[in-house]
Amino acid sequence: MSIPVKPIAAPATDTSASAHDRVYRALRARIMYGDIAPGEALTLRGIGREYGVSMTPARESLRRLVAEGALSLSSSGRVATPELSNERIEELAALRALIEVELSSRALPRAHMALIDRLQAINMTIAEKVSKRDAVGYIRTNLEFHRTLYLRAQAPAMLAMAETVWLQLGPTMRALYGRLRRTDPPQNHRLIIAALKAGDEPGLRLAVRSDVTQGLRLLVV
Amino acid sequence: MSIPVKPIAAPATDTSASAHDRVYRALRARIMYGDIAPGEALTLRGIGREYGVSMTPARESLRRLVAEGALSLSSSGRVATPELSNERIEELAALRALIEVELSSRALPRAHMALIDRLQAINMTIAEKVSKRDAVGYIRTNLEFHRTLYLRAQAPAMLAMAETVWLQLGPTMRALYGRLRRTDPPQNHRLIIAALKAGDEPGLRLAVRSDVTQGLRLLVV
DNA sequence: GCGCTATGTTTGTGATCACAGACATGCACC
DNA sequence: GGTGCATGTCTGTGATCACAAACATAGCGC
Repeated sequence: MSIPVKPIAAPATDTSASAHDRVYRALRARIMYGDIAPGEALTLRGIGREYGVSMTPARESLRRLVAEGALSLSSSGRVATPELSNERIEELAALRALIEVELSSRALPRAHMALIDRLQAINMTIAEKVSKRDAVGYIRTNLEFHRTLYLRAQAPAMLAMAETVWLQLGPTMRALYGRLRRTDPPQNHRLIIAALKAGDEPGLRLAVRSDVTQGLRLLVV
Repeated sequence: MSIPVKPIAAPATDTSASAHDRVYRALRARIMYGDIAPGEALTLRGIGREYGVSMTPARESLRRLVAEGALSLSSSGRVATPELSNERIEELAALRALIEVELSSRALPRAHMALIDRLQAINMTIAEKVSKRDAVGYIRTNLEFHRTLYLRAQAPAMLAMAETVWLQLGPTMRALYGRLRRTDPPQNHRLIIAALKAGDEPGLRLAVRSDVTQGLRLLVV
């Protein structure tokens, strides 16, 4: 009998081969974590070349990202990561507040000590990324903090909605980081953890709302 | 052999030819307005044949709808309109409440008499659809009522989010209509209009929340 | 020098094809 | 008559090709 060998090792991010899915996930991560600047253009053949696939999977992944609002499709089909207007940013921040406050509220009754420990560990990683001036790492770890909390809410549709908003804000968040000069210890995160420990729902809602809203406020000129 | 090309659906809905966009819009409308039953399967070649295009645009439109949560992609790629669990329905109803209450609240200061007249006219159409037992027409007109109000909020990202939720609930809404036996005059819609007239924000928020939540409650067994 | 055009390149779009997996049907064999 | 295997069809996936529009550039004429 032959052992089923998976030959590809290096680029295999997942066992799920499905070329377009691989490309989609890679691009999605890059966009959400601010690895691509706002206004940057993407071409089908360029993506295909970069990930070693043909135009078909590249096109599907780009179109999927456009559908989720992560990329904006200019006239004549050119796709690029969007440059958000101030009104748009305000809207997206309001959506983050609405959805994430609800998610945190639903997570509160299920938040045990293990979760809080995990959140504190993530918080230390955030502080480390900040001190290293690692923008992409900071954004990714910050979102990981939120995702870890919201996963406890057992509300996949809401979490997906929140992640869609993150995705739309991704390229803009990087620009935010540029203005965020000072080493910003995650003060609101500490408030969130304290509220979780105390089982204080109004405090939790307020802390999450502040955390979500405050950062984006810097971006609106 | 010659394949008879039959122009089934609305010919030339828009000047934007773009085959995949035509297919996408047509399918999206059918799904959102409950024209497709939950669990119904769609095939690439079937869609292509139906709209007179090849597999490529059909695939792109299906994939876009999957990305928006309108269709669920089973293992091995088969796509079908999803059968929602009760938890999922509750989540989506909560999302509707969150987003649409905010949208109505933002629309309130901009709601002039012309808008209210328009909403009342739509309301009469709804009553007519109900009396005719026209499920698809009822759902479409009901959503038109909400969309007309929310357009005034000047918040395109939020409105898009709300429409995505509608899309996900589309196939299920039709099932809802089956259980909604009685001729249901849009009582909550009247409350919404009254609150708009009075400039009563708390009342408006409550009325919208009730309208959005109430219908879906019937669906959760 | 300046403006316009012609052309060559790059882009997205859509059709077609080859392929592999899933699924069902049916036939042969026990 | 029942079980198992084979086959044939139907499915999505991905690559390739032909085509048209958009864009940039170089060249020409004035």
